[in-house]
Amino acid sequence: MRHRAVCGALERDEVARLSALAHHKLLPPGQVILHDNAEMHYFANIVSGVVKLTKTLADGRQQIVGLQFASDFLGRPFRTNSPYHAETVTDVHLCTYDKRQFERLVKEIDGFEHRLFQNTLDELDSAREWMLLLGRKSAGEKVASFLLMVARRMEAIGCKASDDPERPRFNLPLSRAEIADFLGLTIETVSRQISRLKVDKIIALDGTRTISIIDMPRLVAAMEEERD
Amino acid sequence: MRHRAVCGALERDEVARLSALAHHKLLPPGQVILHDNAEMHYFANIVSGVVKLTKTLADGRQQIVGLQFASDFLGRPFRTNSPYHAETVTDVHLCTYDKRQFERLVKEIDGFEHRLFQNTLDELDSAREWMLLLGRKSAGEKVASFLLMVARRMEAIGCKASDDPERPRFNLPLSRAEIADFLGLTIETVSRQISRLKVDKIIALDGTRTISIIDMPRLVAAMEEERD
DNA sequence: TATTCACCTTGATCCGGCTCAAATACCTTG
DNA sequence: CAAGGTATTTGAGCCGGATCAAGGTGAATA
Repeated sequence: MRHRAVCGALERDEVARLSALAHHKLLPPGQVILHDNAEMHYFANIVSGVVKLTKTLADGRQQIVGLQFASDFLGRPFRTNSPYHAETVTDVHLCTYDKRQFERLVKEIDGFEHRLFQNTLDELDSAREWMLLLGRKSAGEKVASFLLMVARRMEAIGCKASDDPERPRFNLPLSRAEIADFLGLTIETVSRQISRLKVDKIIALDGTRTISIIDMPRLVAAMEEERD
Repeated sequence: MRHRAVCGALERDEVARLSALAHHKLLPPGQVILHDNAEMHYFANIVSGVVKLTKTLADGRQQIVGLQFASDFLGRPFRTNSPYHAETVTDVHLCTYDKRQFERLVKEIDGFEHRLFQNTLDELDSAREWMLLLGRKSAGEKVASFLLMVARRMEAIGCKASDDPERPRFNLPLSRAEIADFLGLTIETVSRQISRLKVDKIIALDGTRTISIIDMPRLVAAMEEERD
């Protein structure tokens, strides 16, 4: 796990220095980690669970602008304020670091800032990938893309509930409302699209949150439907 | 100008070392700077002009995922491939640096990578701002937000065609088709929304590319219309 | 086991933005 | 200045996804 996290680039004794700063936090779902526009006081690594980053318009319309999974880094080095709201989606295990102490360490440990930088470039890439989805994909394509992204991330962190690589099975961490906020859709449209994938036998549902991908090739194709 | 660019954090002699690497390029509109997925061979600072970063689906649907203006930095340090397509929108004056030489300098000059990192955080912030727009704003709100963003950026780099701060006037660098690709709309919808702003006397057009903002408060309000 | 409440699904209808089509404005180039 | 091509505007009609309105489902509590 550590090799995926920001501390992956560190030497053994440097990891120890970082660990000395760490405080562990266990949070239930729906807990606010960072308020929009508020000052940040600590950084964190996600040890387990899912965190959503959201932005909201004055009239309440909301958009999820980032989803963070285990091993992801939370916080903006050398910035004081957060331009978004961060909130736990599931039970979350955080490993937090005092802002100042962490930033001092970043300056002292060679290559640490480099690692954080590369991490931010990855986030930028996925944000841009998501812009293409939000601006140009249909509801069906959005939902297919979302399911596949979650499947991949859950698999990457070893949360799959099945060992058959052909038939991935996992728990959706997000509610329908959260999926809608992520995809720029409404709850009803998300629900209808998921139902359609089920009727088409591309996925199967067990309850409302457990998803099995039955026909991976067709799900991949559904991410980008050719229109006549 | 330099204080806005990535070299803003450098000492005088360091700027000199950087300048020694620089090659200047003048490009006409519509010139490809980076191919999607292709290897990058140089970095660049935009001295003047506008560059668009785009992503395209297999069937041709396109989304602009970034707009870069004068003083912006182009390229992804320590990454070999570009996840997007970069193309000039206007005449562009670039100041380019060989990739390897530049990366060596980044390692040697203290604080240089830090500056690039902060720059990337800014890009990430605006990408997320744009996700909110793409996912949750109406066509009218999108166009108003776009005009205001361009007005601010053109003003920041001193390209305003008017000296009255109450009535900014500038040349739109993008065609209607490009605006549509940026906002996740069609050409026709963009045109209709601009016409509506004109009829409502919020903006005035001179020809098709020159825009005057007549009623700034109402334009700002139009970025986020309260719906009863 | 019954009750409740939050979440999800499904149906009917509506509307904003897309599509298709045509007219008009703008910019070249001769 | 005329001609032609490209970019933009405008109009008419349609459709995908939103909205409004019931139902259904399932986990927690009593």
